[in-house]
Amino acid sequence: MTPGAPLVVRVLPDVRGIDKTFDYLVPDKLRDQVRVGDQVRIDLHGRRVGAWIVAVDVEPPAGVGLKPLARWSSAGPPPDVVDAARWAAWRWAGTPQHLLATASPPTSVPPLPAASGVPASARPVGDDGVVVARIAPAGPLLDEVVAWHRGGQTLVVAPSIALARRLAVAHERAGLRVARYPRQWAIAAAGRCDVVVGARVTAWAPVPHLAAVVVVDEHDEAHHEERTPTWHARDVAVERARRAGVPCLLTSPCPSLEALGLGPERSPSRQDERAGWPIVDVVDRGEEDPRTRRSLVSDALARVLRSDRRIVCVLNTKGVARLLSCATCRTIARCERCEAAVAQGDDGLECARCGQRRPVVCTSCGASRMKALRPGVSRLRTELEAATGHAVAELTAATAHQGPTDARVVIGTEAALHQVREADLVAFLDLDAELLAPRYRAHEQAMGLLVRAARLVGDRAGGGRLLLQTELPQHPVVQAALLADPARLVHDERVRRAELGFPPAVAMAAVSGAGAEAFVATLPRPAGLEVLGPADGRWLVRAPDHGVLCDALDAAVRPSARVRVEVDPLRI
DNA sequence: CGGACAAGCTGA
DNA sequence: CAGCTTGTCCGG
Repeated sequence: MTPGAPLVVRVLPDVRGIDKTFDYLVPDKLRDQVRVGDQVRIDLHGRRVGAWIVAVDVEPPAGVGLKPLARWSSAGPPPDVVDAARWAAWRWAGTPQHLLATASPPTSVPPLPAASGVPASARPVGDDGVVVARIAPAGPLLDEVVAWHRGGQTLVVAPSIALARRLAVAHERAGLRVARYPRQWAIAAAGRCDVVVGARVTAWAPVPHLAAVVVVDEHDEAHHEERTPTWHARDVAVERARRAGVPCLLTSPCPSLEALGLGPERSPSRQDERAGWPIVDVVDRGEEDPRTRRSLVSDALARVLRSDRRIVCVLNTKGVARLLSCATCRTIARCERCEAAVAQGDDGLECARCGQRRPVVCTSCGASRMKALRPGVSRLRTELEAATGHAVAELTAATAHQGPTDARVVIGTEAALHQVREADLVAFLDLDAELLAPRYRAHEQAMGLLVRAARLVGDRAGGGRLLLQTELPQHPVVQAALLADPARLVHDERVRRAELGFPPAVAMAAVSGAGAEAFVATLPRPAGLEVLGPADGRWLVRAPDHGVLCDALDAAVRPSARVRVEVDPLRI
């Protein structure tokens, strides 16, 4: 910058629908303060709006009168994060504003002193780049993550705040200074810590002396942002490591195919991995007496329920029942408006499709007693109370912010696995519902649930147990848990994904919303790009890789009607 | 996005 | 032709 000459910055307004940058004059008193990423207020077209500085000391276009910045509001993401946000906007078909907002401090941060200290020289590890470490659910996760620190600053991304907290404590015990993200945004940005730890958004943390990156439990879907742009913390973290030229560790008890495609896998010994899993009991419902098989409480489960162990029963069906028949005439209960099967909740029957409600009455014969063909958590609670003779607590997503329960036995949807702190045994009442779920990631998702349960009960030496009720005892997911060997899932799953054309063999995006049809119509069709659908008002765009996919999505015209573009959808 | 302004529609 | 809606353009 020339001393004395007016200083001009380029800014990106934080306004939906504006993807242009504008140039502004920097008032003299801010001259020494403006940095790329800082948040400012500008007067734009008669209104005052927020904006990020994306370039400093630019040559403004000729012939436009420049206005001064109205105000400086906060330090913001450093230049490397601003670049990463631009890349992520392309990669997940979103706006850079969205991602810059994610990367900005939660509250205003005063100007940062120029980054102090010597940038860390990343000590080369044997194999720079990405390493995927398979670590059993009760394996030495904290030690391995702490050991990954190699001077400078390490960025550690966890799937939950609870795990982030444990990682922070582990690093502190090792004598390292920890910044908890996003609360200690300013400490991370100033480089005044050795480790920056937090949940998903930590992938966007400012880390001036970045020397290593870790993504913990990379398979966990909590790393995936559900709102568009649907960025994935693993992919953002890997990209940041790549751009900084620093090593990146991805840990998981059951690495995703996506992770395994990024770098070499480091496996524990068979013996160590086995030791880090609980004992798994498989209850083969197919072998059972057809009379007891009708109930979701098998003899084996009834036996452990009578013990004094703390038990979590998992059933991914809410309410009383999802499918019912009349106890008198056996007619399946359907919605009188749209014919879909109705579910029974706490207050009568409700159609899952159109929302129509009615009391528990058979439309065919008028009887008011129903039989649960596909029982839910509420119904099972009654059954379990009968089996145990004690109160059984019911946990679902709706009970998430209530305090912990003191019931010895709880029943819930998978949300229960997040809410219970400790248990001796987790029983999956209907694992087949997960194994056979009509989603392309069903196997990985089922494995993820088993891993979560395994964490909860602890290793076999400590008495941790899983009980899996299934009619598919030979299913690869069941076998992987039983043998404590998730690696055996990988090969067949990779082949299946390639054959069926699902990620990571291809890159995919789901396009929905009122403007989806118009959007898809303007999508360029380079070789290899396919559009499937619509099915349920949603189109699937498939391409050989993200380069082809994201360039096409970027070139398509956004109509005025709403369009939701979900790149890398997990639940299709 | 939201304000400015132009073009199009309606009613007396 | 005032008064209103709808569409398009543009911001430094």
